[in-house]
Amino acid sequence: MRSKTFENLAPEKQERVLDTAVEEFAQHGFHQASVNRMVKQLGIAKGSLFKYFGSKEGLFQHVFEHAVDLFKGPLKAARNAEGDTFDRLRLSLMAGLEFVQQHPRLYRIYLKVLFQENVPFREPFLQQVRGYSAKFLRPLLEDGMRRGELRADLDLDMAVFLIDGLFDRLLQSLTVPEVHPALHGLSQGDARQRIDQLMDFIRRALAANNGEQHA
Amino acid sequence: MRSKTFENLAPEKQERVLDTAVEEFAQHGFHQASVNRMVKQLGIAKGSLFKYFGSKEGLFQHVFEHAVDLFKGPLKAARNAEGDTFDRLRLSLMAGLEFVQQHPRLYRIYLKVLFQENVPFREPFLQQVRGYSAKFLRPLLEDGMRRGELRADLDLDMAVFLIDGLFDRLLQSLTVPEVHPALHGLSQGDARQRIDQLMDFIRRALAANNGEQHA
DNA sequence: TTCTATGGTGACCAGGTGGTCACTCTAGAA
DNA sequence: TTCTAGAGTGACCACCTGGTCACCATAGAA
Repeated sequence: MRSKTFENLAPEKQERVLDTAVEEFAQHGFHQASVNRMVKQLGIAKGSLFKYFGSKEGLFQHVFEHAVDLFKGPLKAARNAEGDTFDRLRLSLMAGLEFVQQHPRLYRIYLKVLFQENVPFREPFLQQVRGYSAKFLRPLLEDGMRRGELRADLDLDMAVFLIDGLFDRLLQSLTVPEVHPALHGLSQGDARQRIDQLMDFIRRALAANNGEQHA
Repeated sequence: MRSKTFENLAPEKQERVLDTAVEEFAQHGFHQASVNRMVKQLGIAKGSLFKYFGSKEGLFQHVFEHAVDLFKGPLKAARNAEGDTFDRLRLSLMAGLEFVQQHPRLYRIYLKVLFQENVPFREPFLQQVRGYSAKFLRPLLEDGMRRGELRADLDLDMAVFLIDGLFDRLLQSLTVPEVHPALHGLSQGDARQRIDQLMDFIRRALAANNGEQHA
């Protein structure tokens, strides 16, 4: 529980606390993160942090709510975009790219939570983040089928799996060097080129007319 | 360092120790795994375990070497397979599926290591496992291009990324419920159907003739 | 019957953990 | 000039961690 005390703090102090917590959780995950280390880094007493958030879990929850808030923004912009299905898919991937580039630490926290059991708030946290494919990707693809831009025999579950998986994997590769070393640390321009190549794959796999309308 | 003492033990005891360690590391990852818990589960004294492996790291290394050994087997079988490029890709995915179904805990350890920094032996461990795409996938695709089964304008890096990513993601979905809930806990038959659908996607995206030779 | 080599033991250690709480300090109200 | 509300403090707590080591048990050699 975030107490009133924390909200009364000067905004810049709130930010400093949040920033330090994000850094610590991104580096070490929930269990290995150390409250002592954070407090030392911040130069405040341990008691203060516990007055603010009640517990380590409370602090983590605050970080998590902050992350979900930041994540909602780019998503809305992509949802209302114009263009055909593939243009809109591309835009949503670009939105993901931008989020990961601006908040790499939050994305790293997400990945750690995903593959680590016993993390508090894991289920609700993942459910909210994954609302992405449920509330956004799927309707977009359904719409694409209605418009005849996608193959009529497409299995929707698998199409969602394909796109969601490839998008996530691309962002992972850009964030975690070991996932796919060749794709790590690309420049802005190179990253865009990779996105174009990826969209070309997806078009060939899903489009109604073998994806050759762009020749 | 695994000491001579451990190798002198009765094989069934060695197996029991290994099995317990695999379970603990799969559930909790390296840092959260507890030597005390393992020792309690095994019903032996803590000192014994340290006589065998010297340290928690030593025990982890033993588990890791065991995992790499098991992983090498199915890979060799897939490498020498007959058929066209897509048949061989399919076989290698089937090999991966079989490995994950027989050793889900080892795959969970791999995923935890991949997304957790500060784990001992992380780099050499991942390097060995990822030799998969370097030494197997890439030559297979190069061969496919020489044979003219793949589009001539294909970017090899991206093709490797695509296949590696989709294969890994499918196995992840089958292992970790939260990755893609719709694909978790499938029966043997359903899993094969998903593999066929996935291969269809890949064929459409990569094949020289728009992947329609199977009509 | 000694001696020795080897597996097995668990109380003990230093150090880190999340969490507590009686206390101080200070700005502003009365 | 008092009084008070609330931010800030850090020594302290119980607990858990990986790791140690003096000691014990026993099988087989001498």
